[in-house]
Amino acid sequence: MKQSQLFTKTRREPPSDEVAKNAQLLIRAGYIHKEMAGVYAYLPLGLRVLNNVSRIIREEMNAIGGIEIQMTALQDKEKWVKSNRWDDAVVDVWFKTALKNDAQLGLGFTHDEALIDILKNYIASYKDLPRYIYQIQTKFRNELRSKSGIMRGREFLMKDLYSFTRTQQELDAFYEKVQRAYHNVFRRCGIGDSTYLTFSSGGTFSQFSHEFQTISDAGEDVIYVDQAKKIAVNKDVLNDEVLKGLGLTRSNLVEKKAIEVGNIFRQGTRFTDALGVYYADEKGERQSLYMGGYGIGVSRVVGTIVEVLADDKGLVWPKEVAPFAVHLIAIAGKSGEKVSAAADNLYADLEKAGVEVLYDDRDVSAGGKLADADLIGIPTRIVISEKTLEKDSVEVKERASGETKMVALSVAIDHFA
RNA sequence: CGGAGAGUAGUAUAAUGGUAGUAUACUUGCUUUGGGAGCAAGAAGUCCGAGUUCGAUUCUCGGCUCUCCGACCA
Repeated sequence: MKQSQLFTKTRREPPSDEVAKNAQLLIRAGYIHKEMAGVYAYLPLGLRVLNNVSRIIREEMNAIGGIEIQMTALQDKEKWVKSNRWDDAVVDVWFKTALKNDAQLGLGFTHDEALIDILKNYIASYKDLPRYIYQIQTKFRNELRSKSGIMRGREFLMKDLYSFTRTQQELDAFYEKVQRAYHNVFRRCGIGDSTYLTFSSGGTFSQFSHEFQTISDAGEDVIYVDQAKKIAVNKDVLNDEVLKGLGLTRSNLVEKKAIEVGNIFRQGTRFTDALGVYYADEKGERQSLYMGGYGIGVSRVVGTIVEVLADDKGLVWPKEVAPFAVHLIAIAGKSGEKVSAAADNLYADLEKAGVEVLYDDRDVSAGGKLADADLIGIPTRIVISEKTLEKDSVEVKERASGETKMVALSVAIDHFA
């Protein structure tokens, strides 16, 4: 894509109404637009990143047997009354609205009840189990105070997976599988090294649930990390009994601030029983259905990647989530036409070879282009200029490491394709 | 929800009870091209409502919005 056709622009100054590093950089680099507090639009570059994170999640969910659907944002009050989650005193993050006939509706903050209601029609027998169903969808939460840029929004993209199994044992086995899949997701998103499986409160469902917490000062949670064992305990549940149960000792734990990028928990039969969904076993007897819920905040992952990897020059994207693989920059100089002709050719060849390339074809000074490239954070930068053409080469620089090398024009395509 | 602060061109800021300034971005022209280039010209602004006043962007009140601290985060 030609950069002159991106309608967004970079900015030199961070906006005055953002403090969070993720929002400041994403706005300065033209990835997102703040619509209102906690509500952000994704512009061309931002959408490509968001879609890449979604794609990684899809691949990992499909690999463990997940089946994708898409539910609705509008939610029928009745189902939530049945599970006792309609009342504002119970769930205070609802956005509520109504039909013209005054029937009450909510905007989904999660979709457990909605999915169970769908499944009433499709799960009747042990032959219909197990089922692992997920979606990637916008969630709405009426936070009293949204903060931290795109990391705690009122409208945000989330992947929610739900498992339905016959027994607690089957639930436990799938729960383990999801843990491994989640580790894959975060590794591929470039935050694997700083993301820890974290023991957390199970609420009303079970003794523990697990969170995936990424170490960052931008985080709102406090966790205690055992770095050797690669696990952590949320401050909320830290006590001697818990530590003993997990085989951890206090002296090995380090206190860290962290961002909750995912969580997994076993709901058991609470919601399925409440909404009256059962299955018939081999003897035809009615049995309770075991449920698990597994979330990843997709947009929050994007924010977390920024918080963890960005440097003082701007964004730094790992290869799998970057909006483009290559940023091609032409620096015109005195022999401007010759340089831009060579750059045009290289751009066309890269596109033909299937390389995702952003071509800075703008009439902007060299310094401006280079600074913008750093800010936008595409993993590999190719500069083509009078200087490089003298050697029939291009300069290739890795954004993350700063490593630079010259690559001959004649082999440049093979190098990147 | 409790507390605190702030709303001025697209963005970031200054000033003012009486013609609102600067930078940047934008438009045009010329020059320039390896780390946010230069000159010239141009276009562009006081959140909304009420009150006080001859006159309000400025003062007062209300609203809306934004930010921060706390609480909240099923």
